[in-house]
Amino acid sequence: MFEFELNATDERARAGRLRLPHGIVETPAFMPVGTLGAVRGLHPLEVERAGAQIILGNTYHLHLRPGEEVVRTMGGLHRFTTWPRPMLTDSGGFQVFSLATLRKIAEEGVEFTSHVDGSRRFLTPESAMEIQYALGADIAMAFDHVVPGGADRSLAEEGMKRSLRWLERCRIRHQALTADDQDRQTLWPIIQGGTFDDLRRQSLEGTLTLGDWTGTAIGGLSVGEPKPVMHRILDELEPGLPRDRPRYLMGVGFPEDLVEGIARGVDLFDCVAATRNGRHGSAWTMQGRVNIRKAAHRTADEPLDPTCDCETCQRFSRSYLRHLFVAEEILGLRLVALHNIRFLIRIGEQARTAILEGRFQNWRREWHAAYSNGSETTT
RNA sequence: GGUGGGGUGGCCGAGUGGCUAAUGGCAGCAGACUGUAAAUCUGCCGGGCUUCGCCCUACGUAGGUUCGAAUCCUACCCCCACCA
Repeated sequence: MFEFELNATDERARAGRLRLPHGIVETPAFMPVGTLGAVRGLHPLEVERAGAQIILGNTYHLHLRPGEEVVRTMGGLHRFTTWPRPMLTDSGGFQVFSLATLRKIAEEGVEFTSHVDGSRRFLTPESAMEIQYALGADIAMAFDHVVPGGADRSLAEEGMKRSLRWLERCRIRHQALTADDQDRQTLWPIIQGGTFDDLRRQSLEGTLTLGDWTGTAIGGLSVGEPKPVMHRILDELEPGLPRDRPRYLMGVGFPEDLVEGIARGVDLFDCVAATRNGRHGSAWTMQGRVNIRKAAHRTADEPLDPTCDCETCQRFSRSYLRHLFVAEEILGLRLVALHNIRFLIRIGEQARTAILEGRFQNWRREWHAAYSNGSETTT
């Protein structure tokens, strides 16, 4: 279980196959985010038909609602949500960053003020493992200390070192939890270190010293730092990352980020932008970002993206989608989110095919030439 | 014909002497969103310009009172309700 087979490489880009308790994940792959046990607004069947092989859930949020005991009682996240394929739960480490105004960090763990009811919640490396084990995803993530992209060296170092210390505690607790059934869930570490190359290297070395992980995650990127910095750090880390294990770039990203991440040896991605931007009416297309609420689409009969094979583009006109948004009909949000998810998943599929056929670099060039990452210019 | 109510920026709708180019909402325009406190948030939204400011034109029409009027007065036009 948890084996990763490297099928082909093209320079640093890789095509692989990851075996998990609930199925196989062919990489590179985008993983839609379903924080609360649902990819916002979408039916599991829609997510599956969009080509998703694995989705995320969130430890902190599911701990607050409905509580891991409910999920465990209902047979675990897979049975509870009816999502039959692999799942990964994030540890709550990102909430250390995103809920900055509601938390207090100490060496023992992090105290959160619940945004749901104001109650105090304490998350530690150990409890994060216990919760994730109860949730029952295929992959559990280490509880880490994420710092902002603009963090100075001392803060970045503090977060990185604490993440390493916490990783050791995560490993011990997770090992104990899975002692009886090692095929049930695996634990992945997260590299931190902010925007500092040497801290990143230190984090990687420290992480690899602590265990023989079945996968490695890179965290703390796309949190406010400039894009070239993210590329530089990926370039810096790639040679040191275990070649025969999947690499997961957490929280990334936008279409161009996937293409560039794949080119730098990343196998897995997740990001809320697809669903969030979709709900906000912003669609990625090869022609540029489309804001579907614009009056320009009032009677536009074409799909969001004529080159897209998603269920939204196969069936609905921009005119209808715009109408749904303006009329605040929920279907609109769902359809654009679905399109965006498919847009990212398709990048993974196309990159994989290109890598397997040894023409990834060409595909990458052509993709960039064809893709406009600004707003669509109305003709 | 009578009585009462009302005519405000693309639409709806506040405002009843100066703090009003005029609250709000909608529509419109522009932007943000990257391991989800987000079906959210931000800016613009009479016209023009040298746009952290200045100049025009504005609250049905015309006149009047006043230092000053969308706000008070007069006449007229139009809309709505009820009564003849």
